[in-house]
Amino acid sequence: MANKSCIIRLSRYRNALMRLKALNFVKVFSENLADAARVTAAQVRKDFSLFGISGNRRGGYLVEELLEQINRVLGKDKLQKFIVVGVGNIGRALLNYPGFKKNEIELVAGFDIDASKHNREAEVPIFLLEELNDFVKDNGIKFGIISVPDFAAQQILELMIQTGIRGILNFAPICLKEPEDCVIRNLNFETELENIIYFTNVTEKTEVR
Amino acid sequence: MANKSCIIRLSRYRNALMRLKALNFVKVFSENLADAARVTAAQVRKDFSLFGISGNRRGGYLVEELLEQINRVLGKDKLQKFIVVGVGNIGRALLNYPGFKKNEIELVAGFDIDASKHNREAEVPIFLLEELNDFVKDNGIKFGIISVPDFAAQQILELMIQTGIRGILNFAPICLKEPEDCVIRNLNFETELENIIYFTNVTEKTEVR
DNA sequence: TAGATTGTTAATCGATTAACAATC
DNA sequence: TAGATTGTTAATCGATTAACAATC
Repeated sequence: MANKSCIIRLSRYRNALMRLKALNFVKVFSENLADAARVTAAQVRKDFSLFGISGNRRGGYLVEELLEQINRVLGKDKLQKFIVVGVGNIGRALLNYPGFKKNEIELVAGFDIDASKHNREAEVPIFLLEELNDFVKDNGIKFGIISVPDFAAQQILELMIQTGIRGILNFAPICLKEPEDCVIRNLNFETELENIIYFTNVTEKTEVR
Repeated sequence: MANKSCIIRLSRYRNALMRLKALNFVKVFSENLADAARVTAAQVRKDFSLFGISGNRRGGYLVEELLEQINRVLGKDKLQKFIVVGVGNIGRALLNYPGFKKNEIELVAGFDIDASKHNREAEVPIFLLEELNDFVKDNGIKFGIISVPDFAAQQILELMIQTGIRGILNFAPICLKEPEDCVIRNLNFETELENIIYFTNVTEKTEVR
């Protein structure tokens, strides 16, 4: 079945397709999408077949149709609302990030224990942590982002789960345990940079040969 | 050989080890690290053997020794300097992110085309884009972060490569092509959230059965 | 020594790629 | 029709896991 990489690629095809659409492209071939997403054409077709997405044997895919089908898979058919717990550096950057709105993703509120960050009037309001439970339940929020320091992360996770949140992106540098019927993705900037450092150094060394 | 996931796990083991060290732990078993990084014990040992990292057949691993060996693999034996191009939301958050310093990673400067962001006196100075080339060459920088809008990303990439940068983390929602002997990692917030949305929805559905 | 844990090999599992028949 | 591209099957490749001999 669909794995994580498969969905990442679908997102990438989608990004490329939106750019093509803006250029008034009508058709696209698996080969083109492969180039855009840095994969093979066979993989593009394989990915599509996994989701029952089909094109024309001869004419490739219609940009508009393909976008619609991918959107359906990725849940773009309706607005997906997230809340953010921890309005520090990263939390604030995410709340101000303009890329989400175009993609049917909305960060609807921030939460922080620090009362000085509290701001009910902001475009995206910042509430006190105590208000999380009511807000999530009242608004039927399913998704959250954790951007608190590592020592607080586990506690915030449990709180989020209790309120009914089911999908979480965690920026704290600690691997949170995925509770039953929940989805957690751990993302950490240090780890990303360490990856780059390692592979850059390896590339340099192998080159010397 | 070592793949991307393998290095991500190494970073995670390291995070856990640093926490154990702070708690004055002396020894650790593959089983413990497996729990911390959410993998199997067999995988921990396999990962270590790949890098020639060894413990004691009976007594597990010495925290201090293990940390040193992982640090060597990840390039933690010296400070790794990055520059950031694009001082918007994300760029600024990264420049202020406190997690890097503890990990032998330093963001030494930011660059932006917008002169109003220019600030030579800041703790981490922000320069004009024109100054990138000289700065990178003068300081022997090897690593960079791209946090500019998508339409500018490819151009910035080429500029970075010209200056001698060899490892890049790209936040723009476009898959940049990895030039010969360079390492590029594409990281995109929308894509991360789309992943969570998809798998959360799938989890919910399968549960209903 | 007896017991426990490592390090490594072999088995399994899953994802990617190649190839080609179907077909527009 | 002839040519080109899809959709899918089979082959390959690589990563994870299981198992167990080595050994502290």
